[in-house]
Amino acid sequence: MSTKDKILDAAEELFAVKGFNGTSLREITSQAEVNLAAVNYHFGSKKELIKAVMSRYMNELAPNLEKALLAVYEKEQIDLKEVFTAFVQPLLSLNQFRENGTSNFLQLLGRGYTDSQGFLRWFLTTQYPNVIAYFVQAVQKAYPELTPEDMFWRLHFTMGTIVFTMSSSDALLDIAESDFEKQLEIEHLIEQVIPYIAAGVAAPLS
Amino acid sequence: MSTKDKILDAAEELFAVKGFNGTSLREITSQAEVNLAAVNYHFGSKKELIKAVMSRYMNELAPNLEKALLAVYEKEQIDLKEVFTAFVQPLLSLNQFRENGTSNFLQLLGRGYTDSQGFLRWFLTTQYPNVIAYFVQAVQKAYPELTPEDMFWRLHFTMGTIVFTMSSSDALLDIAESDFEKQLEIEHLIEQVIPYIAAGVAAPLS
DNA sequence: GTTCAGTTTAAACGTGCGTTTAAAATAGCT
DNA sequence: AGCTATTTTAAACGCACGTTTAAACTGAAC
Repeated sequence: MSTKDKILDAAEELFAVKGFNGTSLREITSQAEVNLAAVNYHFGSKKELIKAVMSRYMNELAPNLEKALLAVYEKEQIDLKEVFTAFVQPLLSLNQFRENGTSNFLQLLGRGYTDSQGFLRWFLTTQYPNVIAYFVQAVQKAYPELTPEDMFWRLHFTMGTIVFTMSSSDALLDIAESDFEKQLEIEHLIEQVIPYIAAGVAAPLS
Repeated sequence: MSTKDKILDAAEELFAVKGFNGTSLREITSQAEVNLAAVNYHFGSKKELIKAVMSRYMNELAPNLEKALLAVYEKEQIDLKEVFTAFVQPLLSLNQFRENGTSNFLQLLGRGYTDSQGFLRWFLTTQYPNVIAYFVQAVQKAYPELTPEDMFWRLHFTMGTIVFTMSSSDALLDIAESDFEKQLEIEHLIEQVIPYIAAGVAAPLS
C-alpha cells in the first residue's frame, strides 16, 4: 500500500474518533508507520489532508446519492420518509468501499460540521451542490405546504440531528448496548433516526 | 468588577463563539484586561474555568427548569409539546441574568457536547441529575407507549438537534436573515425547533 | 508604621504543534 | 551501470499553548 493511502487510512480513522483539531499529524504518521514529513510532502498541509479524506468518500457517495434522490423525486407521490430512506443504501454501501466506511464517514461529517467553523459546510455546498439541490427538491415535492423558511430551519435541524448523533455514535452505541444488553450496529441507529427526522420535518405548521 | 468576574465574562463570550479548545487563555485575559496568570491563580486551570462558566449558568437555570418540568409532570394529561415548552421560559429568563444569556448558554451547551469528548455530558449528569430525571419522567407520562430504548434514542436525537442548532445559531440566524430579509432572534429559532423535536419524539413506533 | 495575607504582575518554563529543510535512499529509464 | 526524478528520512524551526515562579504591589488590622 502506498504511503499516501496509508496516511489517508490512518487519518480517516483518527479524525473520526478524535476530530480534526484533536488529531495531530504525529499521531497520524505514527499510526500509518510513515515519516512525519510525508503528510506535507504528499498533501501539502493538514487542511489539504482533511479535504482529501473527505473527498475520497464524497466522490464515491455523491453519484449514488444523487441517483437515489432523483429516483424518489420522479415518483408521483412522495412520502417524506422515502426521501430520508433514499440515503440509507448509498450510505450503507460505503461499508463495501472501505471497512467501517459508513460509520467513519458519518462521524467525519459530524466532526467537520462542529470542528473547523463552517469549513465543511463550504466544502460540501460548493463541491457537491447537486446532492443538496436534489434533496431539497424532493422534500419540497413531498411536502409542498412547507414554506422556504420552515424548510430552511427543519433541514438544518435535521442536519444537526444526523451530525451530532453520528459524531458521538460510538459513545451512544456503547451506552445503549450496556443499558439494553443487546448488540447494536450503526444500521440500528439509522433505523431509529429516520422516523424521528421524518416526523420532525413533517411536523404540522404552527 | 472583580478580576474573577472579568475573566468569567470574557471566557463565556469567547467560549461561546470559538469553542473551548479554540479559545486560548491569552485571548481571554487579553479581552478581560487582566494578567495571564490570573486565570490559574483564581481558577486553578483552564478546565476549572470552563466548569465555572458553565456552573454560573446551571446554578441559575437548574432550579427554574426543575420547577417547570415538575409542573408539567403534575398535569393529568401532558402533550409532548408542553414538555419542551417548559424549557422556554427558564431559558429566556437567562437574558435577565446576563446580557445575551440565553444565546450564550445554549451555544456553550453545544460547544461542551461536541468539543471536549463527553466531559460536559459527565458534568451535567452528575451535577444536575434532577433536571434530566424530571424531564424523562414527563416525557414518559406524555407518551407511555415509548419503550425505554426508543426514549433513549429520541432524547439523544433531540439533544443533537438542540446542541447543533445552538452551537451554530449565530451563523444560522445570519444566513436566515439574509435569505428571508427579516430580522430574527433566538426566540424565533426556539419557536421553530419545538414543533420539530416534539414531532420527532412523538413519531409513531415502527 | 509595620505586618501580612491576598492579589497582580512580568517573565520564563516545558511541551506539542504544523511546517520546512537538506541529505539519504529508492526506483525508473536509457 | 549511471543518471535523474521521486520519495523517504532525521532533524530542526518557529510558534502558541497552559502553567509556574518569584518578585512587586495592595489594603486592611494592629
